[in-house]
Amino acid sequence: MARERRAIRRIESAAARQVTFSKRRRGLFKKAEELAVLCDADVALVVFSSTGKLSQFASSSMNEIIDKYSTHSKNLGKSDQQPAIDLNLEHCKYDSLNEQLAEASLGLRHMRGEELDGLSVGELQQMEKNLETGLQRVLCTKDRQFMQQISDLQQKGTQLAEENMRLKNQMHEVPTASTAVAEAENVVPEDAHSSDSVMTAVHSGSSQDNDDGSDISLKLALPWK
Amino acid sequence: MARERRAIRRIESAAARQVTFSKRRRGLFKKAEELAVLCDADVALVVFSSTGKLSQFASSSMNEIIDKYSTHSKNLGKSDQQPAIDLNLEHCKYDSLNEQLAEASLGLRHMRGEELDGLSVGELQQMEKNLETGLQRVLCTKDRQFMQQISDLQQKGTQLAEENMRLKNQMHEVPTASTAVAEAENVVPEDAHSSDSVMTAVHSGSSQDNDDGSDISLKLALPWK
DNA sequence: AACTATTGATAAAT
DNA sequence: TATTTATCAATAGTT
Repeated sequence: MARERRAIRRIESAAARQVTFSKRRRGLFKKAEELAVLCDADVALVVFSSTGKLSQFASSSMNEIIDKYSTHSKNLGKSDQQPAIDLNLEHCKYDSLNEQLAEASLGLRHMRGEELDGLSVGELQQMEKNLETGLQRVLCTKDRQFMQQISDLQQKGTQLAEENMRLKNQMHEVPTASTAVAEAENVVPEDAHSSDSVMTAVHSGSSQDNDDGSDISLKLALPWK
Repeated sequence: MARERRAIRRIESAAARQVTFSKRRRGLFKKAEELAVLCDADVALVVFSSTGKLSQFASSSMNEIIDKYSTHSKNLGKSDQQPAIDLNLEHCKYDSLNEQLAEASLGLRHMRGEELDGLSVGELQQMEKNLETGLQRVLCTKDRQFMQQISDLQQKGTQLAEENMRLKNQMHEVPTASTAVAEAENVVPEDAHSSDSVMTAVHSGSSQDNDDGSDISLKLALPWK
């Protein structure tokens, strides 16, 4: 019924199939309703698109007609009276969810630069703006986190330096070196275990501070706070 | 669709109703099948005539479609054997859908630079990379569309320039000035209507050139190349 | 049911 | 997706 006759076989192009589906589905539902009204018939029509989306029409209640059909066909009857309403509500929610998901997915693909060909220049400009905004915010957040880490490390460094100072002073007060070393060997393992994460952070952040003989006091100072 | 339009109301004459029912029912079933075949849809159609006679069509199996419908609508008891399983499946699908949607939405918000605070530096770097890729692709697509538009305009411009050349030649061949002007006034508006966008572009691009008698050809010729 | 004059549906283009 | 247009298909009334 159109510019050209179309053979009745599956339309290969997904886009064309979708367009034809929309048009013909509308037509089919209209005709179904007209038949029901004109001829006082009870009509039920259920259509699942190739993407699984449901459309339905029923001149009375879908469940009623399905019941009638089942009974008529031979089958055991059912007992439902009014699940139809709930069904429709549920169905709407489900469909809506599906639509939302499809939309969100497409949005994400667009943001990743995929499937852009159908978009207008205006839409592309909007996306460009959004992407630039997003990128700026990501960069800002990243910078902020880097700066936070640096700040944390600096703070810890300061504390360690102070601790070192204290220890150095203590060492000066105790002339015997062997005693100091013995004490240090007892203390280190305990603290290292009780603050593992701090050790890790400090380590990756500043693994290149290897000093001279103040080695011991450094190791001692590392774990705390 | 016929000698006269018929209002969509119940046909009072039982005989006429029966005739119309036969005709339209055939048409409806045909359309239902065509939709199923053309668009790879799953279609079920059940019709009870006003006399209680059943007709049915199903692109696959009627029971299968009814089941699918019931499941899709997440119904309670049907004639099914193990509705519990279907329900659970539906429930899982529903939940999964919700999860997917939540994930996609969060992804989109992240891409827009929102709710980034919980992310690690590594995640931020990945997002930065994605955003840069997406932005580049959007820019490329936009440029491509711009270039396409420019190319189209240039092509139209060339055509118009050729038309101008022809008109000029015609004017030279007709010594009488009044005749030449009359011809130009007849021809130009026609082209202006047949390519509205081009005219607009031309206008904004070169509104300040006001010449002598060669006015017309100049205005048309200027913008391109 | 078969026949047409008409209206309706829709494929393709926009 | 919505409109528009050119065609083909469905069908109302008639025979």
